[in-house]
Amino acid sequence: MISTTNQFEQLPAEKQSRIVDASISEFAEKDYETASMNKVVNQAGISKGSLFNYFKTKSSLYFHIYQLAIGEVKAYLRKVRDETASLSFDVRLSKIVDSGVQFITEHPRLAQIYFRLVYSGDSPNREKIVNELQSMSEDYLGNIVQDAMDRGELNQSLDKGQAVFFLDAVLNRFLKDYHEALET
Amino acid sequence: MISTTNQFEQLPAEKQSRIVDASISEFAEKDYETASMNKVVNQAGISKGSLFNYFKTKSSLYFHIYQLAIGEVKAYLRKVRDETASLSFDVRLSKIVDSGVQFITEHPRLAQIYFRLVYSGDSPNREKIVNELQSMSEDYLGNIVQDAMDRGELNQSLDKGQAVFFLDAVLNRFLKDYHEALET
DNA sequence: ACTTAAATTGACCACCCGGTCATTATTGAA
DNA sequence: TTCAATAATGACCGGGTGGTCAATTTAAGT
Repeated sequence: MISTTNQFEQLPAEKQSRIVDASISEFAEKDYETASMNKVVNQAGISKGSLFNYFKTKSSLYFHIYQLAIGEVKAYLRKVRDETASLSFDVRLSKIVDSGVQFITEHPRLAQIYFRLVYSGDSPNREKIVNELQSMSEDYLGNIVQDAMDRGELNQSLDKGQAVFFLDAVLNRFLKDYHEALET
Repeated sequence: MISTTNQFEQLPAEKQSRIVDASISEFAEKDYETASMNKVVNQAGISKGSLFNYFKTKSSLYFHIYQLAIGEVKAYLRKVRDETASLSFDVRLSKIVDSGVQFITEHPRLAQIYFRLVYSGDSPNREKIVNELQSMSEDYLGNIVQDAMDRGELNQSLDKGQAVFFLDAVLNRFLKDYHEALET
């Protein structure tokens, strides 16, 4: 039996969270290429060798942090979708916006990493990740729109794809502007 | 009399354009921090010392290129605005989209620099530049919408600011998606 | 042809990067 | 207490960065 357990996950929780926190700060502040493993180890208070034992490469550390950020975003989205399932389309939309604002306010660094990934250029596997996020977002908004059409709140002849595109564009732009205003 | 003429602008046109071309390629391919002055000089076929004579710093070279890109974008926008001044709101909008598509197709590297600047993080003076671009865009779309309201094509009670925000969000998203699809 | 001024060059600087690995410190079992 | 296994360390590596400047090439004036 070969144990696939990650060295990093065996670490005391406090040490883990110091490393995660330092990594989040660094990847939020600089984009992937510019982010520095040296700064991460200094801020986390561990040695460089240790960090490279826990994560073989910079990109694998980034992957870990990215998964964490996306997981958190997904949790917020799932929550608001389920909690508003019985409400009207308009109210659902506004609750989704509220939830986005709340996420950005509570996790500005994760939001930064998310926006950097989506809108900027150089993270590893960016294309794959962005496609995944895009189809996730289309699914999500598509379901909300479909629900409203099924309930007769939206015209049956509505072009769903187009509606989702518009919603997605406006929503993302609004949240991005909000996030940028926060950082100033 | 002190001459304020730039050394760079005194250069033979062919040499200038080699440098500009190499710089555009580099700043399109990598973001500001990651772009390399060494690569620029190699691709342009000049020495490092020369480039730093023409532009004292990396950021001043970037500023020159950025101005060039923005100038080109503005020219396209002005042209389509003036040429469609007498047409209906719908047609104007679609011509603006066409013009955007055309610009991206004809100048993909400049478009890349533009999107990188607007959506990504680390160019010098980014905040100032982005604010400037934003208010320029608001002005531009604001005028188009106002024209349509004056002519009675759009409801007088329309919230102009909101309309412009929506238009801007959808337009930019569409063009960004188009540009990204082109690069693949 | 000679001299002087201006333009061009590339070796060099200090600094930073991601990643490695021999050495040291820590742990736990006997 | 001893010893083996494991974890942590940081000096070190090759390579890249923006920027500088003494030395050289080129151009111009007489």
